[in-house]
Amino acid sequence: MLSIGTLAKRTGTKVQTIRYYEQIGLMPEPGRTEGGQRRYGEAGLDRLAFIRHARQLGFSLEAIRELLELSDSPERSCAEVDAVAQRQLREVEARITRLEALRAELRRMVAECDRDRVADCRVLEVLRDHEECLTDHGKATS
Amino acid sequence: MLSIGTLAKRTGTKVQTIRYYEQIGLMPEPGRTEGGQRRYGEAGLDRLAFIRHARQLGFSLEAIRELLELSDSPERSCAEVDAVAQRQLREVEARITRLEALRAELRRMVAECDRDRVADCRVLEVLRDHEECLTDHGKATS
DNA sequence: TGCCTATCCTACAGTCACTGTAGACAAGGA
DNA sequence: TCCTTGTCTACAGTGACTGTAGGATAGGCA
Repeated sequence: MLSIGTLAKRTGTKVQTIRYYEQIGLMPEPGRTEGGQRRYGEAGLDRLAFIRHARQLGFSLEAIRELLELSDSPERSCAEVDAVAQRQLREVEARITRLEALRAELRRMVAECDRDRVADCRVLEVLRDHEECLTDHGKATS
Repeated sequence: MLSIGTLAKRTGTKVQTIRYYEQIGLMPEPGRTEGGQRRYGEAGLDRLAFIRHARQLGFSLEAIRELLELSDSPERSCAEVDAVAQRQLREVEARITRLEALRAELRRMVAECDRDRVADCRVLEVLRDHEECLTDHGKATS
C-alpha cells in the first residue's frame, strides 16, 4: 500500500495536487489507515500517471476526465478517444503557429534596437506604435 | 475625452479589463465626469495600446509594468528594455520547443490508432504506459 | 423637458490548475 | 519514549482576466 507522498514522488506530482484531483473527482477516494491517511494501490498509481502524462501533453483536466471515462468503458468506439486527441493536436498546432509569429516579431524588435537611451529604444517604439493594433479595432468595429 | 467603452473598442479590450489594469496600477486613475464616469485622453489610449500589444506578444503584466517604468525614464539605458525583450524571446522559444515535442507525440499517438474498440486504443495505451513518466520520477528521486 | 436605452459604476464571485499556509495529528525508526 | 517526517483539513492566493447583480449616468430624440 502506497502513501500519498510515495505516489507523489513516483509520478512527479505534488501531494496537494493529488488531493486536488481527488477533490474534483479525477482520482477516486482511496482507502485510509486507522489514523485517516490515504493508502493507494497500483490502480491509483496508474491512474495518476495517466493524468500526469496527459497533462504533460497539454490536455485540460476536462479533456482528461473525458478520456478517463472513455477508457473506463472498453467496449465503446475508439473514435471518440481519437477525436479528443485530434482536437488536442489541433490546439497545439494553433499555439505553435501563434508563438512562431510572436517569436518573429520579438526577434525583429530585439535585432533593431541598437540605441543607448530608452528615449530612442526601438523595442519600446514597436510596442508603442503598432498601428494595426489601434486601427484594427478602432476602424473595424466603429 | 474618451469614455472607457470607447477605449475598450479602440484597443480591443474589455471594459472590465481596463478597470482591472487600473486596480493593479498598470493604468493611472483617469479623470471623472461629475457623475463619476472615467474620461481618458490620448495618453490613456496610448498606454492601453502599449499594454495590449505587449500582452499580445506574451509579456506578463509584471514584465509590462517593468517596461512601462523604463519608458517613463527616457534617459536610462536601453539595455534594460532589451533584456526584458530578450528574456521574453527566450521564453517564447522555449515554449515553442516544448510544444513541438508535444505535437510530435500527439501526431504519433493519433497516427498509430486504427483499432475500433476503446479496449485496444493506442491513444489510451500511450497515455497509460509512458514508462519514462513513472521511472523518471520513481527512480531518479528515490 | 422628459424619457429611454446604452453605457457606466462598484463590489464581489468564478475561472483554471494548481500552490502555499497554519495548526494539528499519525507513522515509523533509534 | 521521543523525534522527525509525513499527513490531515480547511482555506487563501496565484495570473489575468471574466461574469454578475443592482443600481446610477449620459446622450439622443420627440
